[in-house]
Amino acid sequence: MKFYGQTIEKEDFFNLVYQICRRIPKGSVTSYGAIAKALGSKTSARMVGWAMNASHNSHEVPAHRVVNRLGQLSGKAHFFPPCRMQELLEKEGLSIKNDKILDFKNHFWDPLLEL
DNA sequence: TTCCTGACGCTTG
DNA sequence: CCAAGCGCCAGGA
Repeated sequence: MKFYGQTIEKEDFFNLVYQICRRIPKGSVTSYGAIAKALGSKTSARMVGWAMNASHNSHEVPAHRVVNRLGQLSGKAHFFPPCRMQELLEKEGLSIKNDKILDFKNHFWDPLLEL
């Protein structure tokens, strides 16, 4: 596949995403877009979601700490059971209401700050 | 090949 | 953070 102007294996792309996910501090969250931006901002946030899809098998990634730009648990349906995502986040000290993280901006972690 | 579908996000109104 | 529209890019039918 092509990424940022050059051809790479898609597994390499996945690994870049997973690498960032594993850096998310416990109790913090980030967004698909923020990760995409950290990867060079040339790729759309959809690709990050795509990578998360593949992460649920054979990869240890805290996917529950990745939400959309509004702090909504847009990917909860892909957990088993679906309520699992919310439970994991609440266990890390976050508050969720209507599939949305309360005080999202205050718990947001930007991957770019770690570069 | 074309058309549709997303764990998305920015800009406008 | 109301909603419609557009851009994004890989996969599947």
